[in-house]
Amino acid sequence: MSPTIKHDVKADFLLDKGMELLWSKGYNATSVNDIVKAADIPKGSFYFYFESKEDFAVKAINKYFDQNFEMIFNILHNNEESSPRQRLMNFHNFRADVLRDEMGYSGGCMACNVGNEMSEHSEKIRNAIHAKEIVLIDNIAKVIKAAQNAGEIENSFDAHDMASFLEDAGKGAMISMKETNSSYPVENFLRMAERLL
Amino acid sequence: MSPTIKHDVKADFLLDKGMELLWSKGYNATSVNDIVKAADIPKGSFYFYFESKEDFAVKAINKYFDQNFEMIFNILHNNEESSPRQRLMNFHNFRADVLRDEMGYSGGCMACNVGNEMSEHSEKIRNAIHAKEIVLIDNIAKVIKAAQNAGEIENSFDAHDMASFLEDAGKGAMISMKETNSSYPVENFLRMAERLL
DNA sequence: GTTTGCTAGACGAGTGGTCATATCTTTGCC
DNA sequence: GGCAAAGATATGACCACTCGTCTAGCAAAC
Repeated sequence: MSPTIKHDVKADFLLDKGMELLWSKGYNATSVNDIVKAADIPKGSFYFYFESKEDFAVKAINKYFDQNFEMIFNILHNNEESSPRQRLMNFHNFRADVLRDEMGYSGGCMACNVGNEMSEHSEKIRNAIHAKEIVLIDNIAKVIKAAQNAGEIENSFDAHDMASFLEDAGKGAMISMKETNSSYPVENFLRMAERLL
Repeated sequence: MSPTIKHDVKADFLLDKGMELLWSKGYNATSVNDIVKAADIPKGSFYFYFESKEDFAVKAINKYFDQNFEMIFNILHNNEESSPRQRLMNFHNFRADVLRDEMGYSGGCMACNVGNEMSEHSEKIRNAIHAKEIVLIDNIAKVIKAAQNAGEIENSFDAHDMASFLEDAGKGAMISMKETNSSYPVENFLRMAERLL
């Protein structure tokens, strides 16, 4: 049952190619045909590497998070260089930069897009996103807690609540970014987050 | 060219039926077949009432906003009964109640859902949503400004920025609500909004 | 008898998914 | 080394079905 290395490498390649499509077009508007065309493989091969389109999406979501987590956790937990509060700011700025650079403020976050579209209709996709977001929020909350302990930000609110709230505000900003076709929501979020923390 | 009254009434009926589908399933996952089945009309008739599926979505979005605006503006601008700050709270609580009652915290906001899915791919849909949201934000900002002038909330921030930020946070909370399948994000948003204002 | 409101059914393109077959790669045996 | 058997991977025609859209024509109203 265990896949060969070659199998995994090619599956990974397909995930890379398909992730872009999933990101910009969403789940339903991305067809298996689109993916195999983008990766330049025959249609039949897709089902050799993935059980179904849904299975593909779940694996793309996991890969998406894992890729980002590496950078993000590095910024969040780099204790030597900056204070907890500064690390939180760096984290938010980093994500804003990614939004700007990667898609020119037009793509948003892949997991948000797919999550919003599919959460109601695919438990597998919902669970994949949910599990990763719990990890993310926990990590942010830890740094907020550290900033509170260090006396850098007020500690009258619960760190987990604040982390969740800010993440939600960021998600909403990305929707508005797409709806207004401008970077204002993201910039506004950064300003407000700085005030709040 | 001008449609008859009967025509408009039936078109409105189709919008009602189709809006529910658009709301819960999204744009791409809702087929014209689904809509005509839900409304129990022949398929061919759909294109007698609407130019296209996209046209249908735009009209559904306008109807969705117009329906909500009536209640919302009433709450926001009811000067006699409560102070500006209290009206803002009432507004947020009202919307949280709607989220709970209408879909049991599982549906979110129709315009958010469709907007997030389609903004990149349909200018008509994007514009329809954007135009209505400008009106909404302006109205919220007015009440925030009034609360600032009344000395109810601090006035160090721009009212429009705060209105946008809170709306975005609310949108994000609705995505998380769907992803986590719980009401926590909405409740957390209400708590945080109360602190911020 | 002409206009109007309405609809059945077909259109071509596309959907996710399957499968028989073909071609590689690895393995084990002589 | 030579070679066959076994397994892994590649391929595209094909399935049944759905998609959004359109046109030809029916039935009732004027």
